[in-house]
Amino acid sequence: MSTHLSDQEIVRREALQRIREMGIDPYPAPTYPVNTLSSAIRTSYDPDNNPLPDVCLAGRLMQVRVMGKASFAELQDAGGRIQLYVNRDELCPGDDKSFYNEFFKKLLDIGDFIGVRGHVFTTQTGELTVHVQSLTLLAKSLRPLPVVKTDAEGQVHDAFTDPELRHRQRYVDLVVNPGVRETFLRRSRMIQEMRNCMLESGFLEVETPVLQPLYGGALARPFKTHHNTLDTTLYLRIANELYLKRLVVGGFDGVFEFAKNFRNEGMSRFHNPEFTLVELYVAYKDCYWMMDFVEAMIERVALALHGDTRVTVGEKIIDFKRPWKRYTMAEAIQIHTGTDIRHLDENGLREAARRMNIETDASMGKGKLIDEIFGAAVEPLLIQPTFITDYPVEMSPLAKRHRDHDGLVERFEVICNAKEIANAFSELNDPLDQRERFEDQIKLGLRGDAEAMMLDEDFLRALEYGMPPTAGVGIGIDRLAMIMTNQDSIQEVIFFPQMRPERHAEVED
RNA sequence: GAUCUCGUAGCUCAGCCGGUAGAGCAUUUGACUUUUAAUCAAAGGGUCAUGGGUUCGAGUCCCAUCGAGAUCACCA
Repeated sequence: MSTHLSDQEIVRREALQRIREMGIDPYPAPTYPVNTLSSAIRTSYDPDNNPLPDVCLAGRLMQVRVMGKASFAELQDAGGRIQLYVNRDELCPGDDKSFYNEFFKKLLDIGDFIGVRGHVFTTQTGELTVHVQSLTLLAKSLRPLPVVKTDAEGQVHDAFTDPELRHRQRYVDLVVNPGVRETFLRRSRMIQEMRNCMLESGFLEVETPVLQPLYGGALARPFKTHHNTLDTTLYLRIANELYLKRLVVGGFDGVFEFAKNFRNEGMSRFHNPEFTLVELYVAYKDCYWMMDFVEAMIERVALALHGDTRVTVGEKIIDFKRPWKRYTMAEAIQIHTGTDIRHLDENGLREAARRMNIETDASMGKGKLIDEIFGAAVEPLLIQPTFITDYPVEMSPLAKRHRDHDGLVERFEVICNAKEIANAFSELNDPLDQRERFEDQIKLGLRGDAEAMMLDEDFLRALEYGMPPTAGVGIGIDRLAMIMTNQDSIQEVIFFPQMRPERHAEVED
């Protein structure tokens, strides 16, 4: 394979060779006795009581300022950056100064992994610094990193900003953009907090199939694949709902799964083809119990991440403090449009949508029409976390019929920052009703709704054995992470967002 | 899928009405034993995304393709 090397890459390969010629292994055996992090030095150093005589740390060399026979450098480790002070005659006590003059000054590059041992002191200008006694190359870097500099006023210069490069080479993004690292740490803490919350409530974390012979549990178009040995079509799951409910049938009273789901639909700053959803099912509870649980869990997440229930998102402040506002879907539509949809039939709804300049088509049934009106006229206005309840039965084929209102189901969504972040039901456990709902979906499919559900005989068989009354919820992790990390694009909260494959230069041989 | 914008050095960006390819940082060489966007002196570095076209002449104008971003559609 022929690759074009830039002059800087050629220089680094030559340096690698010269390092080997000096008898230094550029990729030595991996243990290095690290005993601290730069962040720990920063918090624990006290020049009077705790001089930190022997620190050993490792990381990437990110900047070198050679001052003749002494040099300053910056080392970046998992705790941040710390300055190094390197003195020629201390690094090379004998007559041979080549380790400093040749190796340190000429053959080390920005991005190289090094380990240093020394003591901590403060320079004349007040900078916390490791006075290096010994220095070890741990891994040579052959490609130049973007050099991002921050000046005394905190202004960042030459930031690495191209979204295509940042997302394709997330490893570089993480090295040079500290805020990116912080975003993903925060996402991880968010998931951890939710997991702890559910585990502490006694629920069981489980895993269910990604490859499914029938896709179900959501309204979406799937990815299709093929199993060679079985010679059969399989689908990547669009949801894990039907499998988690099978586990409730089997006697687990509370189960949850952080699940990667796959939906073969458009990509945008709110949509990645694979995304993470946590689903939780709890037996002997209903969706009203689940409202309280979700409210408490997300308030807890906000407090854990920000120390406050208020979270800044763009220009807005979103407050997760309980209790959140609760409206039925019809109430929310009436409040924001002035139209009472409660007694409208399909034609009346179509007419109402037309008056609001909302496009409709012939495949839309009554439920879909209400959903369209809500999505276009109400959802964009809901910034603070808000529960919307009492959805039409037509658009909720897995939810239990409302105990008090015909034509509605026991369901809620949480809308926050104009997007759905959670969706929950009192789960439908009447197997005969469930069969009819699937059959209605098939009719919708025949009308042209590409997202209508398939009939899952095995799931119906499970329900026929009996499922206890159960509350279930799905919470969009990526969407919630966007809010909790103040990011306006889903690609900023997914390490490796889906992108078109890179086209490499033609390879000849 | 539609529309608009963008693609120039390792990174960030200039490049006017079409006339020899530019800067800062990075790199290389030299100076400097407490600097910090280190500084000073010098040098090297480009298939201007790709392919066509118009033109005496294209980074610049036109067309197509590839990639990215934004808005819209679909969805979570």
